[in-house]
Amino acid sequence: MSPRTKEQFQAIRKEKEEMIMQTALRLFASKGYETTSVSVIAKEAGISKGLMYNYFDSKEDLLKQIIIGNLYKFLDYLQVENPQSIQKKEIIQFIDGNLLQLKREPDFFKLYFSLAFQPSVFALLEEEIMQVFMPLVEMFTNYYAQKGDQQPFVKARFLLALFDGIGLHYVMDIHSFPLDETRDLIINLL
Amino acid sequence: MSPRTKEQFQAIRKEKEEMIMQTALRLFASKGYETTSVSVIAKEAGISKGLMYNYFDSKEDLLKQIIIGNLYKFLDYLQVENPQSIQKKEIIQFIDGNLLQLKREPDFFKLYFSLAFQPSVFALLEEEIMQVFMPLVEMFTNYYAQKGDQQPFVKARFLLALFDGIGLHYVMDIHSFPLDETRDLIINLL
Amino acid sequence: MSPRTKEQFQAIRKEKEEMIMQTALRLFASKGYETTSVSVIAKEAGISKGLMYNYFDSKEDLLKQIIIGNLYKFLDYLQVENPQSIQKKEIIQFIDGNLLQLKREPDFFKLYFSLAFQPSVFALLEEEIMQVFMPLVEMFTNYYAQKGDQQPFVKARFLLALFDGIGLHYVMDIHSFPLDETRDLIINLL
Amino acid sequence: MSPRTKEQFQAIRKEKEEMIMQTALRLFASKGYETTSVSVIAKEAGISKGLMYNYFDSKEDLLKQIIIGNLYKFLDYLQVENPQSIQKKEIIQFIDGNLLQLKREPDFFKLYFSLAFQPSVFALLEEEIMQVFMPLVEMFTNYYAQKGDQQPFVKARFLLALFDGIGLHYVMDIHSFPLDETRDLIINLL
DNA sequence: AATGAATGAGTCTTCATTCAT
DNA sequence: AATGAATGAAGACTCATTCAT
Repeated sequence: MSPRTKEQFQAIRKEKEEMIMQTALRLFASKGYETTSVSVIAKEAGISKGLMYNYFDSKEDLLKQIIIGNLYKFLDYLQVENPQSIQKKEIIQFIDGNLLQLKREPDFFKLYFSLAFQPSVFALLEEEIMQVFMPLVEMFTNYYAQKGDQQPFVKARFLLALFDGIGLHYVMDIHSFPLDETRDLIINLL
Repeated sequence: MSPRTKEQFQAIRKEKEEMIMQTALRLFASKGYETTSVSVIAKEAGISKGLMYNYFDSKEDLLKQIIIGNLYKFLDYLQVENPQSIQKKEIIQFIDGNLLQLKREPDFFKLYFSLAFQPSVFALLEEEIMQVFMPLVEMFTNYYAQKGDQQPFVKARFLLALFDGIGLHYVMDIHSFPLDETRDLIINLL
Repeated sequence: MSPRTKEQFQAIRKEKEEMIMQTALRLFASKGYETTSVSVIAKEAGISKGLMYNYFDSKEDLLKQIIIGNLYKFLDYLQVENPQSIQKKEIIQFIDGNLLQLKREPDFFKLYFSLAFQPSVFALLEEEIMQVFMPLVEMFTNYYAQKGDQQPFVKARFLLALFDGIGLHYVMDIHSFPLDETRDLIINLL
Repeated sequence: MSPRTKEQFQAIRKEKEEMIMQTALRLFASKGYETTSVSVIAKEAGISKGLMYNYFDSKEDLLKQIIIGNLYKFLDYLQVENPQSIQKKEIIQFIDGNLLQLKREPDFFKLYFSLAFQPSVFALLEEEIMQVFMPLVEMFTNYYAQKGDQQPFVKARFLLALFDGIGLHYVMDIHSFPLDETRDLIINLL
């Protein structure tokens, strides 16, 4: 057999890295970051503790990679043609996209919330989170401004707070929170 | 000399207990529950580690006492004359009260949110939290029902999710979240 | 009312001392010396921790007082008229006395064994124990010597070991060890 | 370099496990279980505290392993051809074997006795101890029964109590208890 | 004589990380 | 690339003892 090429090695590496991150994500989500040990992650991922440190500098680094790797998915549903003039249907698309995502992968949101709202962890991620959050504030502010709203920034912050509140209540009480019915109430606020 | 009376001992206990809880709340809120050590709490409270255990059975118990002691303040602002027929002004009173509370003790809300997503810890508190949450759902549902709303339960859940979302964004970004201006937007939804 | 006399005070003191010792004895016997805390002893005795130190210098001192106060009961049943020439019936009397004692207060023996055979505790008591044990060895050695036995010392040690073995098995398995039937087997060895 | 093979790892584990158990046994025997700290065990074994927990789940588990690992040696000297008809020479062999064991590893017996009377610890071991003790009672009972003894069970319990008594006195007073001379006195009782 | 708040050294245990192989 | 033995600092918690009252 011919030895594997550099590319093959890199592909394998990438794949294993992904697998470790998936495993860690699941565990962090269900048990919390502080209460999930590196040993357990390694065991669940089917590798040795030592090897984990071949892929990630530290437990903290692993966490950071997970968050950063997933954070921008929030924005994927925001397809804005002209940022200076956002259309209502673009916002609706964004909302529906994220609601869909929320229903598909509640665990990821659970993780996201659980990590973001642990102060010790939040500090690590503040910068990245802001890089996602700020543009959203700006866009919604623009949206309400062009609609002629008197307090577009307030409305924007209000709406984003509402999104998180709904996400929060949904993942905490997945079986009885009326997510679909809630959607129309959000749209009414636009 | 004669020993202190029972009353004297109780006064000492009460005072110190309160002080430890205050200290712990501040630390839990700023550093997180898991990452705040009992040693640090004791040092900040100016007492020995051992004494903490004279007042609280465990670190977990300390947390529980803090949560329980603060949780019912939510309800204190709900002064309902006739539960079967809640008045709008009673709801506004409730909202204003809680916004006040939020501004007064953001630390408690910070702790509350950070805990909500630590599954290991949340389990301890689920019962107490539900005892506060359930009556609120019921009341708001009643309120919207008597207003003739078609989906009173959905509206109630929506409003409570909004409350948490606003609380969340306020405590995470205390200096720039427009809490006061947001208040009117909430009232408009009633 | 006239103030209590010195004698009355001393009587009260003596009584309370005795009560503490009884309480501690019971706890040490059922839970072990190391695993019984001073707090628990005080609580069970109905006094404060501080007061305990008014009566006993330390936990270790309390233990010592208990053991010393009870150790000599073993010898009470040994009524020897002429130590140089012990009679068989005197030995039988001693054995029967101790068997009776064993049946009456198995808890005390349990305690005695449990304390004596914890190495850390044994060291504290070695001297006192030896002061009881040595005379017994001597007497039994004399007894067998005057009976013309070739190895009187060996026989004496053998018999004393047997006593402890029987005591041990009896208190460990109080309901099924055939103590009464065993008595005759001992007598046969004299 | 390639990692060690599974066999190499197992060899390391086996050896170190044994070494820790030996060290702990010695310390437990001389200082008692409760009064021997894990720190001291680790220091004496020349390893870190943490490593101990790589090999044993807890201090309690370490104790259990030691007891279980030694308890069955008692029975090893019982070579019975036909359990229904035990020969005197088989019993003698058993006794001699155990006396040898007693002289070889007095530490284990010391530990065994000291534990037998610590109720908190004894509970952990009761089952295992009974699994060794019960068959012995049965065998000795059978032995005396086939010899035509009127009270074979009493004789059996008497003999086993004697064994423990001798073991006890030997380990407590290792230099002056006449163990070898005692042996013949036991044999006479068969 | 009496109380129990207070201390601090010590206990068992966990865990991220390193390293020889 | 891969292993898991090994470390050591830190964690929660206990408890005999002291002391102001």
